[in-house]
Amino acid sequence: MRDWTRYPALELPPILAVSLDQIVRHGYDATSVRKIAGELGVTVPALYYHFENKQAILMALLDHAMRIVTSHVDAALEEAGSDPVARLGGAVEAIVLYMAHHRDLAFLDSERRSLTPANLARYVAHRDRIEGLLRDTIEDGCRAGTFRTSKAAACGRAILSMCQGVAGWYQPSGPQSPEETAADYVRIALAAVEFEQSA
Amino acid sequence: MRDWTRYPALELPPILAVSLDQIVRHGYDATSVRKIAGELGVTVPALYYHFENKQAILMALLDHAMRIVTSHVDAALEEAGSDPVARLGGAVEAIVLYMAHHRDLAFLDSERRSLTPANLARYVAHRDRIEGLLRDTIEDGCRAGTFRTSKAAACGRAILSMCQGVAGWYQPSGPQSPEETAADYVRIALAAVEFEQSA
DNA sequence: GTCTACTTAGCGAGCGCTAACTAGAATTCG
DNA sequence: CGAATTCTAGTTAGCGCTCGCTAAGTAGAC
Repeated sequence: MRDWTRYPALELPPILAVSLDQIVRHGYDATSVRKIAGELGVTVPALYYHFENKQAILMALLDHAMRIVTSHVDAALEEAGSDPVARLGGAVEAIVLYMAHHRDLAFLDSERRSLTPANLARYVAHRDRIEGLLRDTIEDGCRAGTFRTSKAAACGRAILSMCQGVAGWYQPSGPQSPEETAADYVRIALAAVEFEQSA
Repeated sequence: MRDWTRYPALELPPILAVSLDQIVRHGYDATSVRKIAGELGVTVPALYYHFENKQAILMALLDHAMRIVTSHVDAALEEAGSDPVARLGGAVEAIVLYMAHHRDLAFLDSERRSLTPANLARYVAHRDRIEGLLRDTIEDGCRAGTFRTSKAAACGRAILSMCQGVAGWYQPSGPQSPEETAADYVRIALAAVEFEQSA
């Protein structure tokens, strides 16, 4: 139960671990294959044995990121059943915990404009799916009379933006735990869709 | 009155207008000085007559962006006086209208990691000031008994993230006007700080 | 005759990527 | 079982290109 609240440390192959670190620190364009190879203590062509090109490394990292976040959100929604509050709350909790635990992976989202059109389409499809899950959950809640917003889509986007922001400022050394932060955001999300809170 | 809701079209010198367009389309690192010069129909050294180097162009654009948004937020707060609801609502309205009207400038925020430490510090100071204004407004509202959140800082950051997200998805050709979007976000922001709405 | 706003020409460095080769491990086969 | 072969995971060397930037010169305005 609630396995989807757990985000164990990443276990990435060395090339991806080093690439992620460098890309987060300097950006994708400013990260050269020579630098990645150097940090690994190998030569450049060694990278090309494992990945077709530089972009394939970024794409592998983005795939990994999307697999993690979608699997957790899906699990949260499944466990929530049909209760709109549990569904929206679970989804937001899963997303915020992801942003707080995997800030580096979440940061990669801002590198999507470096993707070729084909790769970008594949990545955006994943992102759109999460946005759609939020919107559907809100719309269902409105039909059930639990929520009252008249702008489910706009609300969903606002909530998702807010959650993504966590990756930008969250500090593990700061005063708030990921769980505390997630609880705050669940409350705000429910307020955004005009759920009448009892707390 | 309410001049701060108006965001007239940008009037940038040609070099900055072209640079902004290119940076938004391809990213700062992927935008070469040759490309900028080519789009302008001049040669590369012409750019260096007007700007010390490539980063000075980015910095001029970021300065312009921060001047616009801070001046509007300041004006909104001044006009709101001391009423916490009017203050938070005005600030959020000014920010969302900025994001919707100047998506390109707002997008530049994601290029701040290309700045040298000195330039980054100057830019972040501006951003922190806006975050501080939001936080102070929320804290004042709590002391006055108008708002009830116990996490003013976290709330302020969540609201700011949400507003910044607008620049990422807003489409002028879409179904929502900037004013309608701003009104939605004001409502969500007030709900986030647990203001009891009468609507 | 000085200042503004450029031009031509080009330097040095770093970029993504590849052809060709190799040490050692794993596998196949007479 | 041992030799021959194939596969894995690299290596050395370098190609062609683009990058940010600059020294030196110049046409036209003030």
